[in-house]
Amino acid sequence: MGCVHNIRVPAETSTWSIAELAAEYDVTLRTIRFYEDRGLLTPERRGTVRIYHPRDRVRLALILRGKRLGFTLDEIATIVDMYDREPGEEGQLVYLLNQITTRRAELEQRRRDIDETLAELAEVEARCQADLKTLRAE
Amino acid sequence: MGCVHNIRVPAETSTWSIAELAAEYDVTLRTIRFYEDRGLLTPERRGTVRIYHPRDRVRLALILRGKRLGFTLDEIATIVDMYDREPGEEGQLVYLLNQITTRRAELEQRRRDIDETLAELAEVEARCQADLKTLRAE
DNA sequence: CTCGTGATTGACGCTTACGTAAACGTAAAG
DNA sequence: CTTTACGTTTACGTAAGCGTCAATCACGAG
Repeated sequence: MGCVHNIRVPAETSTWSIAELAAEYDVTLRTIRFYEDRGLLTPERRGTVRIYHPRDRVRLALILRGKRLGFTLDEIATIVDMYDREPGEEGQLVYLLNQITTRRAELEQRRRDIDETLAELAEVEARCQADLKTLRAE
Repeated sequence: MGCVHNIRVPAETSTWSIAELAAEYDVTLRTIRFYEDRGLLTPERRGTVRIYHPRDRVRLALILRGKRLGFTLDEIATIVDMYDREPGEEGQLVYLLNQITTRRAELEQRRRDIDETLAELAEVEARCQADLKTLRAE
């Protein structure tokens, strides 16, 4: 540090090291490598070192979102792979459309679950605040 | 079977056996017993046999909804226990209100995740159908 | 050369959420 | 009595999703 000239800028083609990606998305290196093991990420290798491109970054974001939604990594794999597919043949397209229908149904069920839960939490909260008021009035 | 009289109706006070509950919610007996182990269900015991009351039934439904939302059983426990609490003292009420705030934030994040995913699925679907049209036009 | 930093590949461990027998009890039906 | 259905506990097994070493390599700075 302190040596500003001769910094090795990675050709400005926006790539990341595994540590940079880990820091950005707040996951461990282990996690990122695990996702690679499971075929969810396929970073470039420069020698033995992993180089992550924008595509990998996007996929990592998608994976983490999928996790927040409670999907398993296997399910996430099928979802994420839908995003950057080749045009494909008819059978493949039909399969994809079916997958989409399935996933959409799941997600809509989850949204209903969320809305119900939020409504009930609001009720509980109201009761809590009413009880608090009563307590403090005594 | 075939013997219709002398059926032992359970006093009509609406209770269920473990098998009935399992069938209704499409889970295994093992699962229900596991939830009891984790303190999520506390059925009555008639001798050694478990008897489930409406309260248990409601809690099971809440547990399963929590699972669909991707919460762990520990998290589900704190959520479900919020529903049937006693009025409680002030500290308890404040704790509960904080829990509610936390859970609400999580749920709202998940809803955003869902909406984003649904939007992207719609895009993928549109591309798929466009590709299909092209294929079939050739 | 040596050190520090950051990377790599195993490989074993751990928690969660059950599955899956094994071995047994009980009570009604045939 | 025997079978059948339904229940019980105990306990080991398993898949997912990483955590946590350990051993090793590569490289730039001092």
